[in-house]
Amino acid sequence: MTFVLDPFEPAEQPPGGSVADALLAGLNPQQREAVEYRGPSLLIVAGAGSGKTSVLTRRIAGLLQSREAWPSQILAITFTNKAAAEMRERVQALVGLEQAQGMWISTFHSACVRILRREAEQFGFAKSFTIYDSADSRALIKRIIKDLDADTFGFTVSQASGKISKLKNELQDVESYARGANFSDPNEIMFLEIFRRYTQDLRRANAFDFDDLIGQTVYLFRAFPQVAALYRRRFRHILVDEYQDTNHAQYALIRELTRPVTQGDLPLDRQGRGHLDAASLTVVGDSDQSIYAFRGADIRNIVEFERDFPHSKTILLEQNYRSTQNILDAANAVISNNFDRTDKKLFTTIGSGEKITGFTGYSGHDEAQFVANEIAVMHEQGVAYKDMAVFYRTNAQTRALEEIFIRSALPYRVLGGTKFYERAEIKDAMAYLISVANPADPMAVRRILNVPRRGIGGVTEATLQSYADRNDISLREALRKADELALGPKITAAVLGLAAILDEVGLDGDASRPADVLTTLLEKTGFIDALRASRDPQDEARAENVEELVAVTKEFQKNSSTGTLIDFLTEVSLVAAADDLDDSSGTVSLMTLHTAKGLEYEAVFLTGVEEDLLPHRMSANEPGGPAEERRLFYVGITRARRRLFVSLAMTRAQFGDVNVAMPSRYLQEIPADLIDWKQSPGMATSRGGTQPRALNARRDGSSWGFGASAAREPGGLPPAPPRVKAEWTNLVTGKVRDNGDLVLVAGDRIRHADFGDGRVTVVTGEGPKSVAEVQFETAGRKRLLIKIAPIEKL
DNA sequence: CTTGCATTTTTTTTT
DNA sequence: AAAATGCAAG
Repeated sequence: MTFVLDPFEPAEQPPGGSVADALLAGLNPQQREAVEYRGPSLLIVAGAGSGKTSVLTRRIAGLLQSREAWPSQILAITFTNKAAAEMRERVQALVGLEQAQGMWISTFHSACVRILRREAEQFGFAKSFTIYDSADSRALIKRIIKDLDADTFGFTVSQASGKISKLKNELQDVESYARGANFSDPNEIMFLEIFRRYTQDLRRANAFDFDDLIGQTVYLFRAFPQVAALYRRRFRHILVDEYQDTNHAQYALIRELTRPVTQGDLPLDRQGRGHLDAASLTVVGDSDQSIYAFRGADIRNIVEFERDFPHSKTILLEQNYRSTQNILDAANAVISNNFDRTDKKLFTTIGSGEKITGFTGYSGHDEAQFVANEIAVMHEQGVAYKDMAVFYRTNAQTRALEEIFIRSALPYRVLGGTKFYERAEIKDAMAYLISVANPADPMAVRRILNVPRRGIGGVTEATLQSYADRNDISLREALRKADELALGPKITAAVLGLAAILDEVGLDGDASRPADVLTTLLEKTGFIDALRASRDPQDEARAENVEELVAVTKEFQKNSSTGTLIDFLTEVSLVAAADDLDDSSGTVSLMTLHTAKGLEYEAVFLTGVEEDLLPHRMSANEPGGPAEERRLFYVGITRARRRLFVSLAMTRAQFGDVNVAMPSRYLQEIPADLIDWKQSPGMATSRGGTQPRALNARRDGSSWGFGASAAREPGGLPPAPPRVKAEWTNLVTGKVRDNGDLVLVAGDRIRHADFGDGRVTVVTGEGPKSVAEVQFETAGRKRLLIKIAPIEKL
């Protein structure tokens, strides 16, 4: 985590040479120019799959090889740790391990933590600050709202935390917000108070939240010009990936780093000069892939780049090296519906490839079954599981997919989703580590107070807290003074015992190493033993999870011999589960559309392409919401190399009951001749014909081959079955199969188009949502939405 | 203070 | 359907 910061290096800048031919091999003219161009600022507009990572890595390699820059003068920013790791690897492959030492290739957040850790004492934070993730800050806000009785004003935690996050992304603090506040509005006064308390509590806890990491770094640079000058001297070449997803704070950070160093700033360089030109800035992005407006990303940053940086150069990369023309045509058609964008058309020389396969399932499970079937077929044909991925809009959609995948024995893994570090028992164990590393943090101490159970409940906690407040000491210190409070003898002993354990383990201070600390803590507190002794059957798994965490700390200690406890905590806070995706695993990947950005697969399934899901219901009111959802769909489409599947369901289970789902408006934006609609069993049979699903799935197996040549003419494909299209058109206009007011009661015999004859056992729900549970003679027990199921009463 | 049961709320996406 | 919250009994 330490690095050498030498402000005098620029004076030794070697004379620039030209970029070696080897680095340019295989690049098209635009890519080549993007690698070779030299100037103050460069915008690379990189369409999906246009080889931007190659360009970026070669550009860095070129700077190093031509000796225009030392490695330590390069700062490359990516959005995920995974992207950073990949970029580092590829640069290393180009210039060698040694030449790549000293570069900063990291996320905004990691880079800022490094800077803040180094400079923390400059502005009143201890070096040992910890980082609150979103769950932590929500917990804090929840506490504050409760404390202030703000919920009676109608404040919810998510409203308040959302608003605070938004303000921080705009570099607003309590003071600046208060200046513009409307003091006649009691709601606003209350919010201001929440914001004030939150800011104050974070500072007292010696903690930053995610947004602070960026915002406080900007503040640091602005308030301490000599600190800013240090980093401006160091970083002479700044490269930012996914620039369309930067928010205002991140933009401001880049601006601060790319200011010229002026005469008055210290330190001077070796010749005693103060002045130094602004660092060169390269940004790469694609406004069509901007999908993070909800967390403050401002698309204007990229749209107005040329205005912001007046002498900048713009290079467009439009040739796509990833997908077939059919997939690109679909993507182009969809995204062209977003007005207010500079037109950009991806093209390829790969050829048209297979058509997109469409599927409408009867239910989410039916859809999942289709996905599983198709994956099995492709796997038989030689496509590796790791080359296939299933995308969805919301994490909740994984449930049906997982159920079917398990039943079908398909190897899969879920990226993102409920992460290891979000599990309660892991958070508890981490809270122990935080309590040792950062004794000022009361949230962590509060969390472990009664884990494992020691009889310290809410009353005791409040007593300790108020004692801490009265004496202006931390909660952690108050624990040590438990004997000065009128607590019961048992409880006093428990509190003092905990304080003693924390104190003892914390003796090593900065030299503490995570595995040693954790094992000692777990042993002394009996944390794992308590889980093992519990009669809750889930606690066994929890104990194993904690063991797993111990293994992670040991691994960390092995890999980084100098790594301290604080380093470990930082890494855990900043590394998301999606970052450790390991492509060698041989499993199908399941992930949200957001997680999918930047990745690519041979075959991609876009599931749940329905109204209220994509676009999501919540986005409907947001200005620019539907356009952003369209970009999300676009991102999903463009992840596919050879095969793309889009699927939806006619009914979708949500909040525990079943709702009718409509096809997404975006489906109509894909030219009809690009999609080969397969029928869902339910739909096919709703017109009378009965086709076993297995037969259906392989019906036109002729068109399944991978790498199938571009020679397959569109006319040679089986015509899209008109029946299906008619059905689909019906769906678009809002009609689904409708049994009218068909009423069923327990005991009725029915015939289902797929499942055959059966007897109704139970009917639940009212009106159009009533559901019949049916025991079929051959197909087993099923739950059917009476209004639209392909059934008739016998 | 803990446990067990009933009631309510939740689901957008993430560094 | 699952998780979080609230409440009463022990």
